[in-house]
Order: sequence, then C-alpha cells, then structure tokens
Amino acid sequence: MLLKIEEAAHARTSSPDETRLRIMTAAHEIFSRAGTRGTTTREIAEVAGVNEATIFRHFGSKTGLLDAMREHFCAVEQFKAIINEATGDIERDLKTMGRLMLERISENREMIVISMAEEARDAVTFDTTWRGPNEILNRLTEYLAEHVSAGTLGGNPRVHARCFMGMIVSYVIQRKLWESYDPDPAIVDYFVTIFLNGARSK
Amino acid sequence: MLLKIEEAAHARTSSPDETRLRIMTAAHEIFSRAGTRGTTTREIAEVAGVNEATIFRHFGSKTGLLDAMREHFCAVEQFKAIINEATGDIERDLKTMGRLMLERISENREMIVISMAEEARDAVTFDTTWRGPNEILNRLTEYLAEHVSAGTLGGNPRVHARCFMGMIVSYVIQRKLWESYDPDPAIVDYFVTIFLNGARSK
DNA sequence: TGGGAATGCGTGTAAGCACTTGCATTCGGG
DNA sequence: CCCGAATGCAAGTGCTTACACGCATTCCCA
Repeated sequence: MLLKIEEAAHARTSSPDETRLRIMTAAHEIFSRAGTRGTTTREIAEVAGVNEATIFRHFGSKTGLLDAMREHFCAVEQFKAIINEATGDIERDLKTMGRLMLERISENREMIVISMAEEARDAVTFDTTWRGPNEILNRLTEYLAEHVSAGTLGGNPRVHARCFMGMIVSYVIQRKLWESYDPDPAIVDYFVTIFLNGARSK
Repeated sequence: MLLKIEEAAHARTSSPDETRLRIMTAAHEIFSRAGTRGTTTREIAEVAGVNEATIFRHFGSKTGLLDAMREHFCAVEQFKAIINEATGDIERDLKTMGRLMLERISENREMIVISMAEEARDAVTFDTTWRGPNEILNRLTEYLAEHVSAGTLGGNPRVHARCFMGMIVSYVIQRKLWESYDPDPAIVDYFVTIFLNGARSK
C-alpha cells in the first residue's frame, strides 16, 4: 500500500474511567432530552463515541447505566452546601439561597421533570432524583423555623419553605412558558420580596 | 352441542361513539401512568375492553389516538370559566380562583407532567397541554393588572401572576413531596395570604 | 328481512431494541 | 518486548410493538 491511513486508535485513547464518564455524560444528555424509554443504547454509544458493547461491558445493563448516572449527577452534597451560607439578614439570606437553588434546580431540571413523569413506574429513580431538592427543603425549613421563633416571621415554617421553593421550582419547570428560556437570577429578588412583604401595596 | 355458551356479543353493545370514548378514556388513564412511550396499544385495548384492531380502525395510528385524546381532555373552555368569577374583593377572588385552579391543574397533572418530560420531542403535545393553564395565566394577569392600576397592588402583574400560579402548580406537581397526596384546598388560603401580605410579621 | 356498518379474532409482518458473543486490534506496564 | 486489559467490530438472538389483513359475527335500519 502506498497510503497508510491513520485511523483513530481502536483500543485506547483514554482510560477506562474516562470512557465510563463519557458514557454517563452522553446518557445524561440524551436521557434528558428523550426520557428513559426514548433513549436507546445505540444512540448513547454514538454520542459517547464508543461502541455499544462497551456500554454493557461497563454497566451490565441499561438500567445499571441509569443508576450509575443518577448516582453521579444528583450529588446530594451539591445541595447541602447551599444552606450554610446564612448570615441572619433574612432578606439577604433568602436571596443568595434562592439564587443557588435556582442554579442547582436548573442544572437538574431535565432529570427532575423526567423523574416526575416516570414516578409511577420507577420509584427508585424518583427517590434519588428528589433527594437533593428535599434536602434543601429541610434545611430551608429549619432556617425559617429559627426566624419564626425569633419573631421575624409568622406562620408555619414548613409551608413557608414549600411556598418559597415552589416559586423557584415552578419557574424552572415551566421555563418555556416564561418569556425567557435561560433562568434569570434577578427573578429571585422578586420572589423574595413577594414572599416577605406580599404584593399588596402598603 | 349440548351446551350453548352465551358469549359477550361480538359486534355491538354500544355505539361507535361510545367505543371511541372508551378507547380515549382508557388511553388517557394508561398514558397518564406510563407516558407516551410506555403505553402500548394492546394495553389500551385491554383496558378499553376492545379489540386492538378497533383502535386503528378508529384513529388510524397511535399518534392519531393521542391527538384525539388530547383534543378531548384538554378542553380550554374548562379553564376560561375560572376567571369570570371575580367580585373585586381581591382576597376573596384569589381564594376562589386559586381553588378552581388547584382543581383543574390536579385533574390534568399527569398530562402536564408528561408533556413537560416530552416537550423536546413533541412540540404539539406541549402546546395543547399548556394552552389551558396559559389561558388562566393570561386572565389572571389581566385581573391583577386592574388591581395594580387601581393601586391595590404594586409591581408587575405578569410576574405576580406567575408567582401565584407557580405556588399552586408546584404544589400539585410535587405532590409526592408534600405530606398529603390529595390536593388540599385549604392550602390555597395560605398561598393567598403569603402572596398578598408576605410572611414577615408586622 | 336482508344488507351494510361496526367489531371481534387470529395471524402475520417488519421494525426497533436490549443484550450477547467471538474475534481482531491496540496500548500501557512489567 | 510481550502479556493482558480495554475496546472496536460485526453478526446475531430473542423479545416487544405498531400496524395490516381477512374472515366471522352481530346488530341496526331501511
């Protein structure tokens, strides 16, 4: 042969761990777009730039892949850090916490939405997906409870927390119905104002 | 034969229209549980008490069935009636409107959730599903805009509407994370109070 | 009373999908 | 320099699923 074609190396251009990660990342992307059932292993393999068989060699089954993926992307620790930022100034605190919540929830939006849609079929998915947001909610409840004790706030801290977080969640979830697609951190200030002072003019 | 077995009549125990409706109702139920992809025509046929072929004779394809189903169940008119209840007393109005919204959104929860999960794949589903809630939102915005003009409220009526409706939507959507499964109308009063007066104690 | 519309029933088909298997290839580490 | 782990590759298996077709059956209506 005159021409030696230098093809992409067959076996190793990266470590097994990197391959693993590439697969999970691709799965996360497609899974986010198409849901569990809409995602095929072939498509994942293509996007990951990996042979389909490799997926099964790494994760055993599609379910195994999804489990590993959730474990990897729904890191609860992500969420826990959020509440440790408290200063005592409730307005300021809620604004920073709200912004962080907005970020984290936006990142996980697709998986959250899909876990809701599939909750009936797959209880485990549901639990892992919501563990993070649930953690936030508990911390937020504790935080608000302190302010209720201190007299800064009235009412039920648990329901308060739901209300506040509900605004943010539904903002992210229904993003297509809002004018803008990308989450706008400024909206959080608005939410905080409403939450603390209400819409009624004084 | 000694024994004549009286089987269920093969052809007609009801009108074609009733058959159509039975199919759509069954589809709605299963679709709500399992999503588009998770729903099989065979299962629909079983639940509807109808032969699988009948589905295709009526609707042509699975997609055709789903379209017809959405058209049937996402009646926008349902939603439009809601806002016509206004009296002028904003607190009272929001409470009645909120309760109605809670009902309607709860009824359509499964389809809403699924349309969110599948939005990327199926834009038409998305539009039809959200047409109703969107309608509510517009009416609510108009209503709040009047109160802003009148000076009862401050701020941006559109964002106000989002906030208020957001609380209700996220309450329904995340029902599994709340203590109670069944939508509790009393929660609406709480939402209204927060929305109007805020959580801060005076 | 007879014909046509609606449906049941079973069988069939083609495609898609998760998952397997056997073999060839490449690369890094001892 | 060579062995073994990691991967590519191709073909294949078995299952599910949407959808088609032909024929038998039943009912309503003219």
